[in-house]
Amino acid sequence: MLKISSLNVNGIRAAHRHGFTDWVSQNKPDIICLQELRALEHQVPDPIQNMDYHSVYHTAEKKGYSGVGILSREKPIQIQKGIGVDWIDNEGRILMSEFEDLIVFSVYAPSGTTGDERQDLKMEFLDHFLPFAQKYLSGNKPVVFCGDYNICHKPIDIHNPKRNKNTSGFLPEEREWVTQLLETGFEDAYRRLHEGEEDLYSWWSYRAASKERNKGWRIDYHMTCPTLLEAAEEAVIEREWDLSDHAPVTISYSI
Amino acid sequence: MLKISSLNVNGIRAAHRHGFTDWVSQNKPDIICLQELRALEHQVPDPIQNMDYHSVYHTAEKKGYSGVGILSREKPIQIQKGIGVDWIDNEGRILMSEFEDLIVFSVYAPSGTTGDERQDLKMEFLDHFLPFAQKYLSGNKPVVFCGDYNICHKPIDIHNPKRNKNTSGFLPEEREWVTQLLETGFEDAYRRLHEGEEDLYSWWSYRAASKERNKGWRIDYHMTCPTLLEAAEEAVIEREWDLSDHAPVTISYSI
DNA sequence: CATAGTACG
DNA sequence: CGTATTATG
Repeated sequence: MLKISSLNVNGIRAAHRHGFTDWVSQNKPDIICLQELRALEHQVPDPIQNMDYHSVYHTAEKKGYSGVGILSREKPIQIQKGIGVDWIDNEGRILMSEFEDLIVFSVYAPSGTTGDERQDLKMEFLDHFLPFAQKYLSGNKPVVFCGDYNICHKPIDIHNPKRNKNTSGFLPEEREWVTQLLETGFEDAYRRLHEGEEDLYSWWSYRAASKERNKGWRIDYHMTCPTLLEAAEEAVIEREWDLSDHAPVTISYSI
Repeated sequence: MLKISSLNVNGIRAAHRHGFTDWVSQNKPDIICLQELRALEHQVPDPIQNMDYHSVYHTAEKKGYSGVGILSREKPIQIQKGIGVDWIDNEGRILMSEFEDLIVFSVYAPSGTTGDERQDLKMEFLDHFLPFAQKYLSGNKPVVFCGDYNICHKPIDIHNPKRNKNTSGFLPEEREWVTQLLETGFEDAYRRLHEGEEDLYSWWSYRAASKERNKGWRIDYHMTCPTLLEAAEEAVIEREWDLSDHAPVTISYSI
């Protein structure tokens, strides 16, 4: 059994203050994909660095901004930072760890909520990401792209689909992109294990007590190859932990 | 009996969180001279604005920076913001409230701790301040210049005079300036009521638990005319309140 | 609302 | 150490 968690920490230092190491020691995931570290590698709190995990980070050039990481009990046999597109790689958004019989990515798609310019870059990111990810589907190792895609796919994935139909994160072209990703062969593993179930979200605004009222969005995914979907046995969103504005999305795979 | 308090609040909003209105209602000063408001007038918390005091503020152009105020039970018959020197007035450092038989100033001298440039401006401020204040000594109303002068006068006023003899706030030329102010006729009323008493400070660094170890500086003064010194009956530094890194300096005058 | 950054003290 | 700012989400 291999347990993989994905979590946008909204600042690894803040998540540490909120009990990140407690969560790790109580849940013992084999692999943890982190997004939005908002720290340089040397700023990651020591107690996290001293956990019994191998850690790989791909941080942004800009201090306190973006950045992804992968923690794993096993040491990766290979890692890859970025995808060869300068502005994306400078923002620390895509990181791979390859293991003996599994490839894991931590992905942090840009937010488009701050304006048109960033929304355009978000779409550009998605356009780069799709063919990049596709290549790994035809490889001979199971692959999963875990992360914060900053997109809700379907109305069921957002608490107020009507009000948000023109909001970045639920725009038709963004939702269509997720559909394309699935049509190329990826699987939204969490949804596939919870078909039709409502009120399942992975992010809640800090404002207006959104989390306690469960007014959230499901924007964090395990996008798996078909093989891994078959191996997926249990998928949970760990809403009971308040480590950041996101909840960990954890799936156990029988490999 | 007229009770006048002087307090550097290090942010009126922060002081409010730390119990400013409790302090006011328990002590009921007639006049409160405030320094380092670090807020525009409309940002002063409502509970402070709604106290039974008249308030006058002279804020800095730069947001979140400097600024002085005077709260008084009586309504001032006249007020004066600044002293006619642009850079000083833009920084919100000197404010007057005139009453029937008293003139009160709230003064916030620049800090010189951030470097030579600001230290030079501090000395320039002091050079402007001295003749400005002097004029009021020859007037026919009692006058007091309350505030944070950012200078310790004598070794007795600082916990470690030797180590700080080259530190801004205890430099020979700054201490000499205070001596001159006193020689022109002003009185350091708090000291005059506590001659020779040691370990009396009004400011403690937030660092290194300075306050609980009483490693402080006395840099907040009531600089009074001789008439007011004679009227001064009780002078206290209210160290038991933790409203900011300074303690209120409160003197009761029998006028 | 919250986490970063930086300026200032 | 602590209170502000501003950028970002």
